[in-house]
Amino acid sequence: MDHDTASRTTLIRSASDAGSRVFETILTRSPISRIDIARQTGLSQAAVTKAVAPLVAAGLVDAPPASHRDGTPGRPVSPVSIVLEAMVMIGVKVNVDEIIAVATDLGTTVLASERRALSSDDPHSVIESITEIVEDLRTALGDSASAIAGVGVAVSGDVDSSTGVVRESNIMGWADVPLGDLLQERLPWPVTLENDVHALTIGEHWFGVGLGTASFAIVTIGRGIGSGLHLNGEVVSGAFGVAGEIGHLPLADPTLVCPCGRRGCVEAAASTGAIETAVSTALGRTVTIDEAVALAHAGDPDADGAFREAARLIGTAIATLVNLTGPEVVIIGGEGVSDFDLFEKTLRDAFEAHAFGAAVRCRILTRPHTFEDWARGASAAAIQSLVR
Amino acid sequence: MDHDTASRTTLIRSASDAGSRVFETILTRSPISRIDIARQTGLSQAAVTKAVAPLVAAGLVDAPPASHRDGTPGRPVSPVSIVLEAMVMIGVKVNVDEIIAVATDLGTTVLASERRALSSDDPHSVIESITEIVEDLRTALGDSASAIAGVGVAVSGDVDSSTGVVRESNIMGWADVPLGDLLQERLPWPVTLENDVHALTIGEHWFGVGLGTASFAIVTIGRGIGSGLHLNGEVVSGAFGVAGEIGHLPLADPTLVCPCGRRGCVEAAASTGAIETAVSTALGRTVTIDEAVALAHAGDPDADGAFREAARLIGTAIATLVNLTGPEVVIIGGEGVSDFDLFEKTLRDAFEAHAFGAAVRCRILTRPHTFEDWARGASAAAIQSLVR
DNA sequence: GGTATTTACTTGACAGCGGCAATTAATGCC
DNA sequence: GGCATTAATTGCCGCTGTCAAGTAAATACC
Repeated sequence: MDHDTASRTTLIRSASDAGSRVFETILTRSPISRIDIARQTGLSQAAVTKAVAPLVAAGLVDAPPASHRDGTPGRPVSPVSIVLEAMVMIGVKVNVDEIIAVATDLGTTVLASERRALSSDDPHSVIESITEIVEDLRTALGDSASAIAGVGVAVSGDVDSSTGVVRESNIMGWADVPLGDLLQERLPWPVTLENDVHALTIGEHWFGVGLGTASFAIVTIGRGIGSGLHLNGEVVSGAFGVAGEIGHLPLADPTLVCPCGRRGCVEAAASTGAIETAVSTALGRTVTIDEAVALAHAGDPDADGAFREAARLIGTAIATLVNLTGPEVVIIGGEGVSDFDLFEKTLRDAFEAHAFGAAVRCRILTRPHTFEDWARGASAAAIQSLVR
Repeated sequence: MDHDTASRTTLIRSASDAGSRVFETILTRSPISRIDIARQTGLSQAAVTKAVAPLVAAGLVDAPPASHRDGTPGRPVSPVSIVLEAMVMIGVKVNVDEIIAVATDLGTTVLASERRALSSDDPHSVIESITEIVEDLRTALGDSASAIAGVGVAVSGDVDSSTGVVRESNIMGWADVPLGDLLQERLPWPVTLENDVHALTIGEHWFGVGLGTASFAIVTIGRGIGSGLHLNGEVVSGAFGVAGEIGHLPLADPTLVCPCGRRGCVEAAASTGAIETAVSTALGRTVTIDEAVALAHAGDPDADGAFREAARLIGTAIATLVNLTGPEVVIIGGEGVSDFDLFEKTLRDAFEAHAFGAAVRCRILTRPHTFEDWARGASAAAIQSLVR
């Protein structure tokens, strides 16, 4: 970090409660007038003016002279905006066999991106790879590398973001790995460790569809089926690190055994792997998910049936989630959503059949997520940990 | 309210953030030393001393001279306690055919209790009955009636506690009834309106088993099956007023039609009514729930099977709830729990079969609730609205 | 074209809150 | 009776955010 970036970081970190709320509002809502910030945060206009001043001085916020004249009487508003390029954040998504890393600005727009295969899932080897990929990004960024202000790392599993410990990750085969601390020793910027779905949730809450909602959920469909939950403005993490396990709700046929060992899990019938298996069994040959999609589009009854069943289960699972926690919006994301046309109708029907009362008013939106989007989520998590 | 009660109310209401947190801690944890209050709240000892002083002066808190000598060196702690009788709260639970009201102290210990049949579910008639039953309680209280500081009312359905409007209550047949305001016109004390399960949740959180937990759920079994959810220290209300509808999770046989019109709801197979129906059908005669309990205890296979199925469903539903939201504790309450021996084993087995990973560590406790306990919950809600 | 009106933002005085550090209080131990 | 130890209190002080008044920049009206 060069001098500017360091002083900006300390400014944000040492900000008062009101100060960080103001910064958060500008970050997620800019351009926004001071009076709107006051309304949003419940602070007085005076407090906003005072909180904005040091942010402008530090170059984090831009306060252009008023220009917008809309014919209404009164002094025109002069909205302030976040200076997107004031800081660069790095987001890293760790998969079993691959690492994806992005460098983003403060709006999580990707500035540079790198991928790197993982030869081993040993923590030290992963740390080595992360260090290297971050170095690659630094080179790719050139001059703006000096603006790097933090690194966010997203890992699937039970992650304690406050201590930076991966308590358990089945996919990686890890238990109680202090990944945050280990990485912090190797990197000169503050490291934030988060569960991958939580990170994606944070990203959507601050920079995506979830913006402005007090409560929303994000359901990811892919190799696994998971969900992240934001209620009352906070992430739900679960007392024992387990929450949002929508893929392991027992809604499917109880004779189906899930890879997790339990019976009747949604994931056992609706993950891409489960669809592959179902179609392969029906056709008597090995079918990949892409083939299954093609077959279903071509009208093959077995493939169509498998997708229908998956959609029905996911719709029912979402209804379950909504009946219990009542979010405003559910975002369906993840890699599996690219074939959402195969899902949509059945999914919505199943949801509506089981959503209770006013819960049907919950909006269900889709947003396909690439692996790069997961890394952007990690970057968003790093931004959030900087502000909070 | 006499002068003392009024001034105590204003003292609590006008307290600073730290002040009300200190009062809350004394209320729920007394007797407690000042130093422990500081640790609990994260405040400095000095701040605690300053916050406690006016509470003692107002007679809300008792600060007896230190007496406890335990052989350890150092000045002995002199714990402070809430003066339970400093205020009297009234809690009212509205059922379809009956109203139950209690007067409690600040620890929700019942001081007086009244019941009254409801002749009509018309809101005005209900308000009339509540006014009368409160008047009865006032008479029953005698001198301590002057300490009444608030009234809490618990109604089943979608209740907006911030505005005091019953947005929808199927059981009562109400929609958009401003019950809070209407009652406030008739009663000289602040009126708090809450959803009944939420009220019970608040009661357990402050004065019951949920004390000290950051997140917990309460599942009530009876005529209906519902649940209240506390996550990150706050009640989950649902964006559209729907949350905790565990009775309407689609986990049961899809051929079963629930009274709500949906298929496969837990409630359609596990509520007391559903058990009555199942046993009656199997035996070819009308059986009440009490008879069904007796039959099951006597070893009747049909009755036993009905309870087993109900227990299996409720256990699965709780696993669903826990997999999604990860509470520390689940309390099973409500009237139906008195026969919990018929449920327990099967319920726990079903829970453990479907709880994901560390979620099995979630404790499941039972607490039978009488109708009076629901009214106590309303009283707890009134206490909480006073403090917050 | 000036004056009034309207709305957005700024400034400075001020009060309250809560932390810090020193002080007082109450005990056990030698 | 000192000394160590822990609890509670007190005064000081800085920080925060509100209030109320003032300034800025536009339109509306005569």
